[in-house]
Amino acid sequence: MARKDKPRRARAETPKGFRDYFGAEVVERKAMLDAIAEIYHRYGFDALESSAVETVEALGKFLPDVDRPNEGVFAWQEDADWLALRYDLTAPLARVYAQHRNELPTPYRRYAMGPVWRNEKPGPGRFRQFYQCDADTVGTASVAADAEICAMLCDTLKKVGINPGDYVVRVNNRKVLNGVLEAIGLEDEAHRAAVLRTIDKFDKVGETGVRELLGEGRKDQSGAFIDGVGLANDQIESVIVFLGARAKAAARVARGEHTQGAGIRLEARTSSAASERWRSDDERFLKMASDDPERLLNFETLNELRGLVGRSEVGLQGIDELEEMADLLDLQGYGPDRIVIDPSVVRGLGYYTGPVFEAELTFEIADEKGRPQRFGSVAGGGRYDDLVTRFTGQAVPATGVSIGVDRLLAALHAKGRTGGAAAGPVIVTVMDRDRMAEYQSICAMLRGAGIRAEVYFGNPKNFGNQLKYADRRGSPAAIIQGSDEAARDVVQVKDLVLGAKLSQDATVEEWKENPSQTEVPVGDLVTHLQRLLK
RNA sequence: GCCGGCGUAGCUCAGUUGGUUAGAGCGCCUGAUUGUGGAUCAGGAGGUCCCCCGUUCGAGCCGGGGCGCUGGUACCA
Repeated sequence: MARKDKPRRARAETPKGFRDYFGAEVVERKAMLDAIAEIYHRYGFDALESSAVETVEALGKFLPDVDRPNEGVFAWQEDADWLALRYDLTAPLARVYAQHRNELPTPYRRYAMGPVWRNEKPGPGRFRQFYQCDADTVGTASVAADAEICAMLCDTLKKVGINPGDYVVRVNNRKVLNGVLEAIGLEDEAHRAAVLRTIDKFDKVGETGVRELLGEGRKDQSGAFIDGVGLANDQIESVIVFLGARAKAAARVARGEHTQGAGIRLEARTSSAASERWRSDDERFLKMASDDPERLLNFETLNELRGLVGRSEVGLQGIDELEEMADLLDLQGYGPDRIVIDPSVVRGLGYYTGPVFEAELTFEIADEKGRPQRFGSVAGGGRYDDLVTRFTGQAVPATGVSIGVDRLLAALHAKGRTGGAAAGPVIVTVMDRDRMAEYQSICAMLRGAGIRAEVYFGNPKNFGNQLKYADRRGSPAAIIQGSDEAARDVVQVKDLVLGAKLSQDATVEEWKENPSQTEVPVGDLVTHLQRLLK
């Protein structure tokens, strides 16, 4: 057969889950990374750039398995070691801190940005390589550090063009979740993990969905059956009530009710430090209740939750921590319009040990087909007190945040807040091939004046193609100099933006008369263009 | 992994009850136009109809298997 004679050509395509970034996209992302870094830096965090490759052992969890060494990560074997591309920036930080802890200050505050890689099935908006921008504080257990990270996240979102009202930072605490699991008497690790995963889906599947998933299971919209956790009915009800705590508090606040005096349940608290602070603040709360009851929402939610974790020591501790965070943030002006205590926040099953949070965009976003799109969280983080311990054997508390830069960019794009057509360079056209040096000189003159410019390097035979090229590049102007103009030491400056506008309602003949073209002495070219480019 | 949808030109797709040389639009190239972007006109390049097996005189179309893509879901440090 003939086809056998034809060698198979190489396929020009990016591997699944990867993508190429062109001109404006690269510039935009860099601008966003710079903006984020500026805020991180201003908050006192130091830059850190660690290697993209780590040993699998340092990344943790994924021990080389003969059968599936690549599960989740891009890994390969080098001599006795398994190496892998980093899958986030937190695990490398733990390694760096453990390795250099004698030279680093404590607490160590660092920010990092760069691509991370995950060897997973890609989906819409999910790639196998993407950018993260992290800030972490290592070496302090203070809840103030967690609160600061949340405040900084708010400031950062504002900096990149997302204002209060366009997002919420939903905050929870793993200790509270553990407290609830304890309260419903769930000991089995696998079951506990499954319940947490289900709680995490509350937003997506709603109350009935969670009920089904905690019980017998449910059919999703594609018809696939998802196994349930198999909890008893009273256990399920407890979880549902837990998840509904915020809504219940909100309803109460809306009715103008509130728990009389925030200190009313002080006796139930376990953390003496928190109790002290709160007792002295009682008056402030009573004032808040009369002035601006909405501000009580987070605290009312916590009061609801307090009853639900019951006798669980760890649960009460988590609520105290949340209350302290909410209070710190509220006092700094980060109120419940942005900071939302939400019991359904879980953040995966990984290394988090205390406060967890994620930033979610609240504005509507439509995809190319106009369907409303779920964007999920654009940033998240929390406290991970055990991550460094793997290396040092000593407890090193740490907390931090990670911003998903690509997702954030995509959201801003879909929202139309970024991604305008990028301006192209001024194109110096080639009329006479043997005067190339002069065209280059004109170009050099423009570049010297800070104007982005280039000489046309395509085939100059057809002059129309040169303008077509300039058009495609989005050039603001084309410079034309034939022998006529050269003899008189002038150039033609063609205003391509104006020309394009005129072409829309002019006839071909009118348009071709070139009202957008002006003759300029070579000596005045820079000034003329500078005025034109404004 | 599980459930569904879809695989025909670079892209978006059409393709009749199975019938000769597989089409359109867009894009690309050449020319009308050796000093001017759009539009128009003329011409051109570009195809293993995802792969294999089967049914048939004959398969892009029917049957079986495989692969790929895609949407949802599961997992996600």
